Amino acid sequence: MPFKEMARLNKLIHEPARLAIMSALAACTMAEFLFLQELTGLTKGNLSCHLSKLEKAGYIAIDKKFVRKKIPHTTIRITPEGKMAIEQYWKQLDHIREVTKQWEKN
Amino acid sequence: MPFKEMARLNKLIHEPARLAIMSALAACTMAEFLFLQELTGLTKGNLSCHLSKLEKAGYIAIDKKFVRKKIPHTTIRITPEGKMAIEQYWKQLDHIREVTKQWEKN
DNA sequence: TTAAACTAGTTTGTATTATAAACCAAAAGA
DNA sequence: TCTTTTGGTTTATAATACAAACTAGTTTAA
Repeated sequence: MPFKEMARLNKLIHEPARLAIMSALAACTMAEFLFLQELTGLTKGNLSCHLSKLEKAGYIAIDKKFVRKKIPHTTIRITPEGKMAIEQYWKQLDHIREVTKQWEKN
Repeated sequence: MPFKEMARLNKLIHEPARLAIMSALAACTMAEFLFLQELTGLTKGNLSCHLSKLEKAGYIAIDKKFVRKKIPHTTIRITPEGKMAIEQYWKQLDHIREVTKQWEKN
């Protein structure tokens, strides 16, 4: 029965904003804060919060530099664990959908 | 750019527990409360809350009967709007993933 | 026959969370 | 010099998921 599995998807990745962030990073490998904001359409505050959660989970690494020692410049890259996590997420979702289709046929 | 769209998925359906409920109902057309609970593995309270939200949105219809005028017996069925909503959801998700793949190739 | 336990749920409370508003330090512009 | 802009972070709020507690009735057991 696929529905229990569905009800217990990795919520850290499943949440739409973070799914967008992780998908973008899976494609880019790394991106700057403002670029990521543009890609996802999130507000800065919102993006910042979601990034913190993803970092805490070890899915991304955040690198803060200061251009000419002054202007903050934040680069985000996906970690191997993050890459695995999102690949696993899609795989699981596809699997669940496949099983659901089978289940429908009885 | 697919990521904005991803960050704005229909959250009412996207939420894992409700995605499970809607998927099960899409397959069954109708189901009893306890059967749905078994399928999804949710607690009664939790299931009850999610069902209320889905009903409020017009995605499901809840029918409460009393067996021999005594024992409550709740049947839930998916409405045409609900059916459309979940089909639309999967379609949109597939589309987003497809565009993401294209986007990766540049 | 009356208390205990079960059935089929609903309501209430709590803890988490997503989100935006307010904030900050530095730099650039007027 | 004062204001605005840049690149974010922190704080506050509003929504939400979730489970614990409850309800109203029924069956079982003593």
